[in-house]
Amino acid sequence: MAIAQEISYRLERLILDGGLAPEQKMPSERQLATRLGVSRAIIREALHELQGRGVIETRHGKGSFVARIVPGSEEDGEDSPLLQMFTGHPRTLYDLLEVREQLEGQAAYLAAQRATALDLHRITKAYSALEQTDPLSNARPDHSFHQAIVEASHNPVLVHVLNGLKNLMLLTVEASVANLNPREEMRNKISRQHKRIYQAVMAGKPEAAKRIAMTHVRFVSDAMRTIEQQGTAIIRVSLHASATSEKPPQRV
Amino acid sequence: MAIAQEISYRLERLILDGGLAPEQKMPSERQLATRLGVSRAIIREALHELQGRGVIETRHGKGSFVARIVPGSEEDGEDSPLLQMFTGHPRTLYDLLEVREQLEGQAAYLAAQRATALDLHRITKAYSALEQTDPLSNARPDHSFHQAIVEASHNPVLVHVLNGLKNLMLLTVEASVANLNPREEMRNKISRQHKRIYQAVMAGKPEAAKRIAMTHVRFVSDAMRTIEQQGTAIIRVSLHASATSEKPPQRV
DNA sequence: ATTGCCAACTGGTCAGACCAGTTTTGTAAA
DNA sequence: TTTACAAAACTGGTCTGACCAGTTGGCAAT
Repeated sequence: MAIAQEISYRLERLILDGGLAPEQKMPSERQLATRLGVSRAIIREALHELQGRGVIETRHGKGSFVARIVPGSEEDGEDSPLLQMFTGHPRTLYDLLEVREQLEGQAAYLAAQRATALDLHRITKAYSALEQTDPLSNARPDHSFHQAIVEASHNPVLVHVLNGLKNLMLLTVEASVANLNPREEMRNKISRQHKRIYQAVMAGKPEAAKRIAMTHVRFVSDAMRTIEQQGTAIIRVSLHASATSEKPPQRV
Repeated sequence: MAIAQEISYRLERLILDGGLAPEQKMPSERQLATRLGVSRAIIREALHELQGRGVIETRHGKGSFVARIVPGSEEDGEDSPLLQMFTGHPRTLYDLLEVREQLEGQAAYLAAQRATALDLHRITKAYSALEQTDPLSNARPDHSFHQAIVEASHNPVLVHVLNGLKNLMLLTVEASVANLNPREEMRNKISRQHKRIYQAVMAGKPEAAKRIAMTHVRFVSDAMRTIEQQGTAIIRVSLHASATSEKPPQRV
């Protein structure tokens, strides 16, 4: 195979496998040329190939950067039907949590197994940010923490899927934060779960990480359900008041 | 804009506007450089960009040619970056299977729990269609069967997510069917797994359905891996021959 | 007419130079 | 000491001309 293709392939693989994360700056062309033992022209041809595929973006005088995956998906554009469904049918919240339970469990498992030093650093950063934020308005940090773990899974499909659900997830996180965190017992429990997830991932314990992450999501889901049934929901961030959310068909 | 981008843009427009037809040979790099008044290096960078986008193909000693599959068709749209990644990096296959294992497990669980009479009827129909189809070309029925179960989960988020991965899934199913089904033991095992999933869902046994579904996907994944390592893959439906697919970062 | 080789294409790679933005930094001025 | 600004030291962008490596076609020797 042509060297240029070989290089572009290797670089892409490097990105996929997590050597380089989205938004991250790539080595300069001259560095790459030296390190990979080829001419700069080749490096440039390889980079243009990746550019054509939307894998990287290049800025004159600054460098090349890994593009955030799934560039086209443009915000709410994609899941807007789901978003609508969500605001119309509170049940969608639990539907999402059902899915999240699986995916986040898997993400935590893989992260504990595959996280690089850089990943661990990012996760740590996200975690401490989460801890230091006002518990009543830390939806964003909360989401960032989970996202950092997902990215550390080094599974592009997983990243893609959860990214597609991002807006929806943010809504549910907001809902749970707004409703759960004001209650001290809830807040403490959730905080402890975050801590244990963090520790398991850092310690490289896949099974534990998965179990705890799933328990966490399940706990949030159950807690929300309980609150809703009690009619004591505090804030409904797009979570309709409609007390009795419909249930899916249930056969006995 | 950079000249290279400019050139690649102009060339692509030329192709799209019909100046160059599919299969047609493009002018040589040296000709383009002269005619467009830029250096050959620039031409090469522009061509690599088009190559990355799949607009042209280049053959050493022969020239560059307009790719057949090009324009307008807009095709499957959403997951095409992932699709590209998949065709280029076999590892993505396993990434997808990792995700599928979780999602299909959950789908089977919910289906067993929530399926209505109509759902059961649909699943039964899909299942018998799968059984009666030639095992060597039943990728479509196979996928339909799984999809019927997903829809019976009555979880719109789950349906949405798996629908977004539809094209990718079809590819993996094709790959597994093509590679696994010709082997009798494999074929029988898979067939038995399908049967047990079917029975568990019909019998309304969520835990069993989930367990079997997950086992099923895991089995396919492991079998594919084995075959790949043995280098005995038969058909590679976009599955690169490259024997040893790279592994994600692994710590320990 | 057939064979075989060479010349003239094609793309692939390299080296080194210089231009053009961006960031860092060190020094001179306040 | 602090601030301002210009030079240096990055970064990517372009050019040149050379040489290597497949492909093809024609011409010469058989």
